[in-house]
Amino acid sequence: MKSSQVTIKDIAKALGVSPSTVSRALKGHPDISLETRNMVNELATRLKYEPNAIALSLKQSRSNSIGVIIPEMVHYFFSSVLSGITDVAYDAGFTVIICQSNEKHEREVANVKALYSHRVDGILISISKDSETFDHLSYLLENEVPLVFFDRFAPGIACDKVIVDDFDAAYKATKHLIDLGRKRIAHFCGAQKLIIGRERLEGYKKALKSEGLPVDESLIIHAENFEMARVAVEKLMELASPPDGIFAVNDLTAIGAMLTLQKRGIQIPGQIAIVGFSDGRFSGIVEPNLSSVDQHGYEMGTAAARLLIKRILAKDPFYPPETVILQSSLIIRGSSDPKF
Amino acid sequence: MKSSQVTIKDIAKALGVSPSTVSRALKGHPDISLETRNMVNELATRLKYEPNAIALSLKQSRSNSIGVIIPEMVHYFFSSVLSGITDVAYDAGFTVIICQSNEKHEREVANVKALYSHRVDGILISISKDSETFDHLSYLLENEVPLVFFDRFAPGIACDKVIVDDFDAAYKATKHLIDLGRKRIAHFCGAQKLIIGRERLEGYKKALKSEGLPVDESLIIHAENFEMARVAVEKLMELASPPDGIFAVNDLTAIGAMLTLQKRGIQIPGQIAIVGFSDGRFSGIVEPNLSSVDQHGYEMGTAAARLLIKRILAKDPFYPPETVILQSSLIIRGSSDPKF
DNA sequence: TTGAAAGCGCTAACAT
DNA sequence: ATGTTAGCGCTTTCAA
Repeated sequence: MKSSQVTIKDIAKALGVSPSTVSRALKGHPDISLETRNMVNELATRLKYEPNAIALSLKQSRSNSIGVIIPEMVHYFFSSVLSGITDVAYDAGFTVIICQSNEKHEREVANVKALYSHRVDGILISISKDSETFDHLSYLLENEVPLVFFDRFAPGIACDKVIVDDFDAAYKATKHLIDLGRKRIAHFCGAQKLIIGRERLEGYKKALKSEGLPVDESLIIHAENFEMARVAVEKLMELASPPDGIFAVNDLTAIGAMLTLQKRGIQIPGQIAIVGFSDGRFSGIVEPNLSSVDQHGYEMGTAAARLLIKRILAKDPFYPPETVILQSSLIIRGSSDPKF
Repeated sequence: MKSSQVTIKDIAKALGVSPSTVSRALKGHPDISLETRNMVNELATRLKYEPNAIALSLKQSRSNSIGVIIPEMVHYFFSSVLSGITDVAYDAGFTVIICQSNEKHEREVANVKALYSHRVDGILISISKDSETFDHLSYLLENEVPLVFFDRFAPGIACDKVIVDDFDAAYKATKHLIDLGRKRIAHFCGAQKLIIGRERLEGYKKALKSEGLPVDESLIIHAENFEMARVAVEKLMELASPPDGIFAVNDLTAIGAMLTLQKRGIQIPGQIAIVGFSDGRFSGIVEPNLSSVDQHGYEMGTAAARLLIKRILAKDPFYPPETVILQSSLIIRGSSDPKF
């Protein structure tokens, strides 16, 4: 960084006026004569003056930046959310500082500190899988830093959130399999530490119960990635009566199951129907195409960013927390319904 | 944001010492007596004092933050790069400000301005597809803002870069198909505006030529996404003598081609062998698995961030530009080689 | 219509 | 061992 970037002072000196005049001229203050205003603006563009946002932030105790803490960017869902956030922030003139917790609580805490130190105007966060205490978040609220959760939230922290109705989504997915005549539906579930993992499991159970089917614990297996899915499938197929449907907690798991089953010569959806969850990108890539719950990541990002910016800009930012519940949509394709 | 966050002044006042003493105590300056140091540190933790990074930045004309401009986050490759950047930055104590150009030149220019305004200590950029002029980047260099390109770079701008040897990668991929006995190899190429698009095409041509095969322009089709691939396949299959191999500029294109061909009942790799490029995540998801060039996105991110931080921290940051060329690796799977 | 001065939070000469 | 002062770049009262 050049030691001497162009400052207001430079312009003032060059023009023989005071810094305050330049400042005012630059922002079109009506008091300044048209003549000086033009003079200043001309020189500013000629010198390629760019305001120092840091100085501004210090002065106004507002950084015009927001922080985002995300578990892992390398997931289609999270990167879509990020994309939505970034676009909304850009339009509103906010800069986005991004931190990746890598699913580590410790790192999440460090991220919060860093963002706080940088005096971001607010923070968007999806908590890491191994976070169990949330003092770092309470701290933010105590210091009146607006906080918005997206997707994964911390119980007991009262602030804005944007979530998917996971319970309903899981219910819909399972109900869909039941409607197709499936009787023994397995669920590959996610980490039960996370609310979303629990909600999806509950939605699954609810669908079974309300349709008069038994909940068989041997059909519920923790499997949240490609490899775990392979293992889980092996386990399921050893059962006396294997399943005729699988609802998986995410698409990669669903696809892992699908490929493993196909290798064993099992017909999809003929013998086993499969529904996945969330990773829009994969659906069209397997044959038959994967039925899946679309989580609308980009919309989640835009909604979360809007919620945050609304609060940041509010004259009185202490209105009660808002929750936006995004409805997910079940996209039916060939992996569950032979008609597709 | 609470109007009154704890400042050094607050601590000083409470303890009846001067702000400078507190400042020094906080950073373990040897001059300060152990007693005061303890006193200060205790109160600081009790009050949960966090330094104001903004004030620090202004003072030191160093923000300890770096900017990243990326075309689209919602790509596995770019999100991996971002992940690598973020991890390295975190370890080095830098904060990462991310901007998405959405492949728009105009927005890229705005992003550069915003980052410059925020006085980031350096910028990592992969230029947008429709950027043709690069004044905004020269401006940065004139103002001595360290700049590092990753993946896509601007011709004529002399600064650090990290790139994949695309020419070599394309050569290897095409050569692999030739080694398998393929004679009519098609190329689904990317935008020729981008250097990487051209390099890949050239690598393809080079392999053909050096193996004594003709370059048939009717086998070279611009197709860089799923949909374009479908269309391109239709076109190819209408040819009097259709291809027996396809090298695609990215995995989605390769998979689009593969699925379309399979729907037509064409054997992969029996009748047509396919090799993709770059999107690690998809390879294992189609049957047969896709042969592909692994671009090592995460490593690109870490390399780029290291290059930038090295320059930022250098006592004399004006050493000649460095270029890191990452070797890509061809991962051979079933879509090209029946042995897999 | 413009200028002078103070201050945002922090640090680092330069006193003492 | 600690305090005083000035200043990073900018805005904004207050004064002229």
